[in-house]
Amino acid sequence: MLRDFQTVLKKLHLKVTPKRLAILEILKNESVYLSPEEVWRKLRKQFSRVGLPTVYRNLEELAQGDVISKVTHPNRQLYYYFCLNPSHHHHFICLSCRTVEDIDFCMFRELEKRVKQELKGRVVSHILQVNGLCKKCLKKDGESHA
Amino acid sequence: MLRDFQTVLKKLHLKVTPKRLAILEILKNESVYLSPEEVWRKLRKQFSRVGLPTVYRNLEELAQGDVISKVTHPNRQLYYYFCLNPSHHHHFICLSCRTVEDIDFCMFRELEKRVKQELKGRVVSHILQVNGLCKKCLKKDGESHA
DNA sequence: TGCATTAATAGAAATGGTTTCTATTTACAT
DNA sequence: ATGTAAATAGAAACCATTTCTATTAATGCA
Ligand SMILES: [Zn+2]
Ligand SMILES: [Zn+2]
Ligand SMILES: [Zn+2]
Ligand SMILES: [Zn+2]
Repeated sequence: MLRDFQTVLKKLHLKVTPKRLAILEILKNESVYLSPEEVWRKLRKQFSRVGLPTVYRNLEELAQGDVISKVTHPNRQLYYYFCLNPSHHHHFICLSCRTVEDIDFCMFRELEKRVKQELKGRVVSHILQVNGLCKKCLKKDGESHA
Repeated sequence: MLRDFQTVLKKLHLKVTPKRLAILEILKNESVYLSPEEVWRKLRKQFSRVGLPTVYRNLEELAQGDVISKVTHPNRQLYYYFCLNPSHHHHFICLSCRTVEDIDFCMFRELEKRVKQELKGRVVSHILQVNGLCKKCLKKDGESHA
């Protein structure tokens, strides 16, 4: 697995630094999306000296390289998530517990085709994200009202 | 048209103030999305005293009330757009000239159904937006390279 | 293995879009 | 007209994110 990350980083022409690998490990071991500061707090448990700007920079680089994915949160702050699913897909994110679940169903290909045909524009990127409350949080909420 | 905005505001239990109406007029007369500060600059042409926080507050209230729509921009800053299309739809936004075009084709209903069935979660909101370069900007770009 | 090159980093500082706060004014129901 | 609750101006604060610079570390090659 370490080898895998190294390969990925090299493909992106990013140097394989201990902190870069640690950031990836932190995200990989989380089932929820994290803010840069949260990643930083976890990182500080392993490194005595580590700057918050380093975390911001690394997260952005890794997101640019499609190694991790960025969450589009209603509060407009930055959150990142490591997703094992290598194919194009989108996410259902829980606004309460931050769980991320894959939406393998992507109807974007058809949409993109129509945008190109009907609007004659060039598609640079698209955002499709479903925000809500996950199964577990719904259950929790139900109990508290019981 | 003035009457229309008044009705809309009253339904939302928002008082009909001159500045609120002016903000709506400004957005309605624009074919591109605007930042709060840009709305403010235009507003200052009509009112000698007007605060930027007023603009922020009004835009947010109007967006909450579905009178205007918020743009999810890659730079994570706030932009708003007044859309005449009353039915549920999404937008193609030009990252260059800020033009907004409707995508009447919404395949969200099916997606939502699947999210509910397969993930057993509650959908609170969804974001679907296509970012790119519009027909006009593509043409402009092509000419500059010619 | 040593060296040159270039990227990565720490830490401090700045940034600036956005929000908060409070006194004052305004809309509007009665 | 009058009372009340909402809306506002202006100043100030906020704080997540970015910039800056000197230092350190990774990497490719001799
Ligand atoms: Zn949840
Ligand atoms: Zn995923
Ligand atoms: Zn354009
Ligand atoms: Zn529209």
